Amino acid sequence: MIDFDKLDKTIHERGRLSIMTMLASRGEWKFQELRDQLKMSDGNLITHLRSLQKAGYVSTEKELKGRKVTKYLLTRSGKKAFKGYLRLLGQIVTQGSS
Amino acid sequence: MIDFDKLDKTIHERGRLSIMTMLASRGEWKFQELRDQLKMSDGNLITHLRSLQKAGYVSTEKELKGRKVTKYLLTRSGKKAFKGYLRLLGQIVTQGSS
DNA sequence: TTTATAACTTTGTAATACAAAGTTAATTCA
DNA sequence: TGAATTAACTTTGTATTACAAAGTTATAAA
Repeated sequence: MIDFDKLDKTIHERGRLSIMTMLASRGEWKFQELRDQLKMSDGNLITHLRSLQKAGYVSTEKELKGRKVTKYLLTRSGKKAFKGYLRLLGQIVTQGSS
Repeated sequence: MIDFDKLDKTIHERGRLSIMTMLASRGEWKFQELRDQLKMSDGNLITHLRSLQKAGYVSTEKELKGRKVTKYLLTRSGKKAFKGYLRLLGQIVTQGSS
């Protein structure tokens, strides 16, 4: 029996899941890139990024030169949490395909 | 790029995902069994079941003899929707593990 | 005929997703 | 130098919804 209590709600929400998937697939993404790729409003995107940061899953880097640009990336803990989340998804997929 | 818009919100919510996974793994479940296994309150469980029914994913069977017992099962459309949902989860898992 | 049980319904609350509009600080252009 | 533009926010408001708790109904056992 899969333990659904362990399904990380912070990651599971659709918007944040899409963000996490992008960040996991490539080192860093600019705010702008995430917004355009995921077609989210500024407000919605920043809110999701904030809750991921609050959970310790995401950190930022600011460029010191040129226009104001913020890049987002997974923390070590974010990578770990996502890995665990994917493990659970894997279980669901496996069970569902048997 | 995974199309997160296609992620079925009716199924994706944790409580309903756990219900769908159970129904997919075995033909039918009594209300009581679902409630006990998933440790949900009556109200919460019935609400989720209702929205799955409303989406056409779940149907019921009542026993005609003995105590009032309701069994829940996936409809054809529910099986199909869940299969599609799992396909998307599979994509996420695959992309995340590469 | 009382008690217990299963499956609900109702009600209320707290959380939260999301959009829209406004703000700030820096940067480029006239 | 000053105006316009841009990126990344913040704020505000709305609508949805997850969930628990308590109440209801119908049947069955005692």
